[in-house]
Amino acid sequence: MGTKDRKEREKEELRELILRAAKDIFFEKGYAQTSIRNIADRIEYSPGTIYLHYKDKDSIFHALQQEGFKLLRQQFGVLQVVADPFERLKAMGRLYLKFAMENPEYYDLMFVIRAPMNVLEEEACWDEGQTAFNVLVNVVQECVQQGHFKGHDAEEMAYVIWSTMHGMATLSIRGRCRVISDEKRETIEILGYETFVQMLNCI
Amino acid sequence: MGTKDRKEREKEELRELILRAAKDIFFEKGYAQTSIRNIADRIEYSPGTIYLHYKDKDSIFHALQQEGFKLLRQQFGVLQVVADPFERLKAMGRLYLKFAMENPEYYDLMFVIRAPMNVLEEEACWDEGQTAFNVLVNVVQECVQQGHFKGHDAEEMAYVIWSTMHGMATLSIRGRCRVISDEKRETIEILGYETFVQMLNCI
DNA sequence: AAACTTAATGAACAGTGTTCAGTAAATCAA
DNA sequence: TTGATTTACTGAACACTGTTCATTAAGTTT
Repeated sequence: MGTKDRKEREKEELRELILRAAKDIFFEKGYAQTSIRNIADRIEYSPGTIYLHYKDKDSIFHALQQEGFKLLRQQFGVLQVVADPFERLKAMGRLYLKFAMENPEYYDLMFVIRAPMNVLEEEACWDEGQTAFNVLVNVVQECVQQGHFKGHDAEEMAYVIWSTMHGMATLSIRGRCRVISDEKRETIEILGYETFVQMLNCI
Repeated sequence: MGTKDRKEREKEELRELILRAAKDIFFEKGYAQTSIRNIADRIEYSPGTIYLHYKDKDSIFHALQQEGFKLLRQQFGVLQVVADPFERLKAMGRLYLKFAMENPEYYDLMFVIRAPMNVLEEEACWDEGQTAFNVLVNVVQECVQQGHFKGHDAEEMAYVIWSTMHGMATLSIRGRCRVISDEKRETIEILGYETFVQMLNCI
């Protein structure tokens, strides 16, 4: 009989319900306001129930982090059609920045906030991040094979590129871009990105 | 009579005592563990007393943030002896990274954590950050006058440079550098910095 | 000595993450 | 169908958190 199956399905549904509520509150009111009690209230369960489906608060945010990586992967997927590796690399940078600006909460969870990283054991750590970085390294490697970045190691180049994109993203997300003059502030990420691409072009 | 003077001195001393305790706990056990009660316990005062000297928890961290900027300013001070602006710019980058790696807690407070920024009113916001960025823009401007970064706006260049350094710093501080291969991880910031300087050189 | 000022307290409030004994419903075995 | 067992869920309790405020005690002034 399918009782067990139904039970497992219901269990999975509640797990998903918790995650949706957590995401909604997190996106609406921020990390601090996303408490176990607030999540429980919203789905009309008691706080204790949350712990039947998630080890602790951190692991809820870890699940949301993975959701963020899934979304980023999906968006990166369309870049497969770009044949030229350097063009693909540039499109990746643009898309990465776009993702960060449009999904600052996800970005924060994926690349800034410490909480979802506490969940990771010493062994299997941050697989999603590793995979994403590998994709970047591979593209850079292809660029190298086509004659770009002469005399530079692919992983090193990938790291510098990632750092610059990540720096722009986090300065913006964490409110440190007030230092930019008014007329440029709105578009500084795009301007900065273009400048950086020019630097990549001439190396 | 100097009673009033003494009183004010004592008041200032307690303010300083609170800040020292807050800094120690923050550096030892991190942001989450730095509670008002823990601070009060350490200096053997009641929690209420803290609020006679600081508006709230955020403003304690704001005071620590300013301390961080003071330290960074001091370290940057020695670079005044470097006459050539491009050499000074490169030294600034090195020093900025060194500061971030040696004082990750201060760096976090200055450039990542949101809390000390909540204190800022809409008007006078993040003066220390603004001043620091201006210093960078000025050095870049000098470089431009010497023929560097042809056709590029100084503020834009400064932003890209800052983003890259900030990106490297935060990836490291927030534990996102596990993706780098073992043999490079230890020195990736230096390797990355050198690669970036080469990019600056050929633009 | 009395009046006033100031500094410090610590209990109280409303919140937090997390645990766990207890309950009630659903399922299984006889 | 009844009794035993498993399962899902509850909500009170614990030890915390930031913050406020009436009360107390000490110091200063008149």
